[in-house]
Amino acid sequence: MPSTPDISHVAGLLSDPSRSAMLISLLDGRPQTATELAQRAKITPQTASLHLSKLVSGHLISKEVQGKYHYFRLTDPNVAHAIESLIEISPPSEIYSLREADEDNALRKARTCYDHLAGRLGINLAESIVRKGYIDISNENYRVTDDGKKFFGDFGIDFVKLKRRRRKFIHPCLDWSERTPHIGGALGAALLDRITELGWIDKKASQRAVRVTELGKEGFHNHFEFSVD
Amino acid sequence: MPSTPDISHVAGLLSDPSRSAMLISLLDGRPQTATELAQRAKITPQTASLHLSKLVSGHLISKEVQGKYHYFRLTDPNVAHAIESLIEISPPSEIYSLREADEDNALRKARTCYDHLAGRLGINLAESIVRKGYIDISNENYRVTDDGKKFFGDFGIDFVKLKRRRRKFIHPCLDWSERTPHIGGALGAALLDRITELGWIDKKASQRAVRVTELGKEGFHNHFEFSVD
DNA sequence: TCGATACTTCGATACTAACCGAAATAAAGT
DNA sequence: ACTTTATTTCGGTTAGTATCGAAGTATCGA
Repeated sequence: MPSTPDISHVAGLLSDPSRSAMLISLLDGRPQTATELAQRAKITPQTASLHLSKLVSGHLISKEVQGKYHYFRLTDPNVAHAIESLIEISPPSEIYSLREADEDNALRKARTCYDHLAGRLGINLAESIVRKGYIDISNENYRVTDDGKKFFGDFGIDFVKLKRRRRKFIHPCLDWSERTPHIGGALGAALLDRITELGWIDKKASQRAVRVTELGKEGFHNHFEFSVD
Repeated sequence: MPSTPDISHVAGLLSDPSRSAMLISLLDGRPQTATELAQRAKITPQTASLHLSKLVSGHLISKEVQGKYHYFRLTDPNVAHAIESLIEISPPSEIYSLREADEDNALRKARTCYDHLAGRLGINLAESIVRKGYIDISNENYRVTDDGKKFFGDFGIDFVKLKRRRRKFIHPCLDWSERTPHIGGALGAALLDRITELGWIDKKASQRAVRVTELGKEGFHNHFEFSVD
């Protein structure tokens, strides 16, 4: 008999409405807490906890504990890919037409990394910051170095205010399209804010795409030592 | 409020070991009868009938009755794609016997991914086509170049007929054994058809694995400039 | 130190679904 | 017409699991 891989276990993890709702919520790449996901799935925290532990054992998601908050994310882009391929063969919901389903997909993608930089620019930025030693990625919890604190401070980012936010300070956010981590979390959001404030980028109206200004090209080159193509 | 797609029903259809075994058996694109599938899944015909009817209602497979035989097949390549993507995130199956190890090796070397080539052969083919500049992968929508149009035309692929189909022309399909994309979509299917027609490959016993013939070795070397292992 | 919040574990309930035996239906061969 | 083979339907048993209330652990803020 031929060696048949067993997809039934993984499929079983996806076959519960509560679990699939949580997984689809995680599709945007943003790590989310247990209660956040429980609300999405409209279930109690106890039930969510059970489901999330099952998903972790099945290696579909991974957990990172940050104080009393437990952040969950999809383990890798392959999981996102599998979920998206299941969405494709699932019948579109009754109320909406196929065209509207496409629009929903676009919306979901637009929500991706909605408050920090992704794409080529985000990755260049992340690489530059790591290369210059402002962030230490040697262990799993990324940490801002002393050099980094000085640099970001000079750049106009207020650390004290940032730390006070509940949100996880830095997290590597997987960009499904580029399959490379860039910088999300509070630091990512703060960087985006500051870069916008400096007029380095232009947000195109209601679009995910951003345009780097002439000022920005100069800025990225001078402060982060990479050139924008 | 964004409409959340519901993948749990489809995933539920894939979450039963018997059903997933039958679906994986159908991955090669060959229509199979109910009893044939029952044997694959090691269940009684009654139980298989129940499962198959559920899969039909869920639009994962379609049935065609020919006399007393009921032939089942996957409804479309998207279903095959979803199954492959689940194989990708499933833990590799334990190899029990030597025979199963051989089978596994054969699948990794060369197999069909529903209607196009996958495994190392599929990837070699894809790499060759990209290297020789026949398709342009610089932006997200892969495109056949002018050089490519000429090449594929000379190779015996009718573009006009292909384009008329509604199906996506080139689909980068992720390979579970190599974790690298190969060429799916209408072009991938046409390539497999033509390569089969030319007698470059032989379908093996398990139906999903393929063997490259001597003619094929020569052909891949002359037309695509890679050698088959 | 104390209370509030986030999360997990335990226990009990209720629901779903896979399974096979038995029997019905349908088509093929003789 | 009769037998064999392919498939489906029905009925009853069994096993697995999603769910929540209650209680326990861990962390944060005051």
